[in-house]
Amino acid sequence: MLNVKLSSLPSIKRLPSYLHVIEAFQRDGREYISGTLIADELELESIQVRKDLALTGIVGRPRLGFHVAMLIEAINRYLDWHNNHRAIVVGAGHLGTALIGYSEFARHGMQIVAAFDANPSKIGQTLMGVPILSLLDLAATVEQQGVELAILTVPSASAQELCDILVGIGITAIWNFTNVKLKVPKHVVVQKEDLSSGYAVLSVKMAKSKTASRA
Amino acid sequence: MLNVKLSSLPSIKRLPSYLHVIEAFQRDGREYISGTLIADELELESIQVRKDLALTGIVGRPRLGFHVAMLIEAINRYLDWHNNHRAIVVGAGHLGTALIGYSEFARHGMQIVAAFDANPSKIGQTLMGVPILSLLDLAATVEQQGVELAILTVPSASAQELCDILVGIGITAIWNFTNVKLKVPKHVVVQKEDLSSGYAVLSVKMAKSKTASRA
DNA sequence: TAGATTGTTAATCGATTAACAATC
DNA sequence: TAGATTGTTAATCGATTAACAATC
Repeated sequence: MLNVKLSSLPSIKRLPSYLHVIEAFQRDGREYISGTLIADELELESIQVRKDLALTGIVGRPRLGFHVAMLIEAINRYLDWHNNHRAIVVGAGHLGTALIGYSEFARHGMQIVAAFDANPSKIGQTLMGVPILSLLDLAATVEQQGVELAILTVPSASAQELCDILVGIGITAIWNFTNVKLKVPKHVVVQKEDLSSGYAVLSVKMAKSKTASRA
Repeated sequence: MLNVKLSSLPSIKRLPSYLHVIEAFQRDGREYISGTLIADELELESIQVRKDLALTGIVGRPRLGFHVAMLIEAINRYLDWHNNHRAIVVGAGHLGTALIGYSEFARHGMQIVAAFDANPSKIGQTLMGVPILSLLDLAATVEQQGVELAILTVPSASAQELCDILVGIGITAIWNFTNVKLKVPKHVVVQKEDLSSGYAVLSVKMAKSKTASRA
């Protein structure tokens, strides 16, 4: 995985939730929003919100806050969500199908051009307009459509094998939804989405909350 | 959301990936595994792995490493993954269905007893043996089956409304897969699984990798 | 024994939070 | 104007990393 230093991973992770709040404000027709307000909405500290927003280069106005439209623009630009990324889904199971259906991603530059599956009975069908193709068409699709991102939603057992194929045909970014630590060359970006991590945190929180309420 | 101090969230999040590596070792019939080895496998620093494992109370043996079976046991105990948690899935769409199918969770104490959906045509069907019920059956199911956890995979627009219902019928833990910040009483644990965060990080990484390779 | 690995204590690093002047 | 909010600089906190003695 490429090892470029990212300025503050935690901050980047919080920006989408800010965007969500700000967009709700925009729908309400508000022109300005303050960091304090965003913080209250998300149960964060206002200083944290201000620091995070400063990353995007936005400049606010004392007393008023930030111009809503400009702030949305600044966050999207910082996250590179205003540019289009062509993507494929590899593994057209339920998770892959769910991701294809997320308008959230589509609205922020992720354009899924095709899904791929090993199951012959799925091939030829479409999921919300996205065709399911055979793995034999992988290389041609990636080349012809200029695909840069592969979303990997296959069973763990086939994850590394498919990863190798993807890297071999020129994919440079993989969103990995399997629990396998993928081995890739240095120039390939891998983002692992780890649901087990979330379950671990949830489980520990639940256990602590039980002992706390017993006390 | 209940605010119990958790010792080192980042460490807790890493433990499942360690478990994954260690279990692969166990399948290979190995009796001991060193922190160094786990670290190499996951491209982490061995000192970090050792520190994280120390949380679980496991004691290793110099030169040999950690006893595989004991280590698995220690991690599962620390994460409270050896205890059973009855759960329901609220929103039987593709994401909910995908989660029901994750044997990973089932193997670690999460027992999904039912799914719920507002769509009448889905009600009465089963997903991998899990029945899809009407929301009218929510309260009775939670009470009769001793459900503690609700996995929320509904459209964002209905998230808060369903959350309120869930809290009202005694649910004390919610795994929130929507992008809505849920408002809950203090005694309720909420774990938000934020795919947009992941997409933000991925997008920024991809952008940086492009500028880096141009340089 | 020699050498790899653990576990502990200390040092470093980075993120969060606090304080406050500047602004409108 | 008074007061809320920004943006900057400094302080604190917590997590990661380093160093190294103890161990088998």
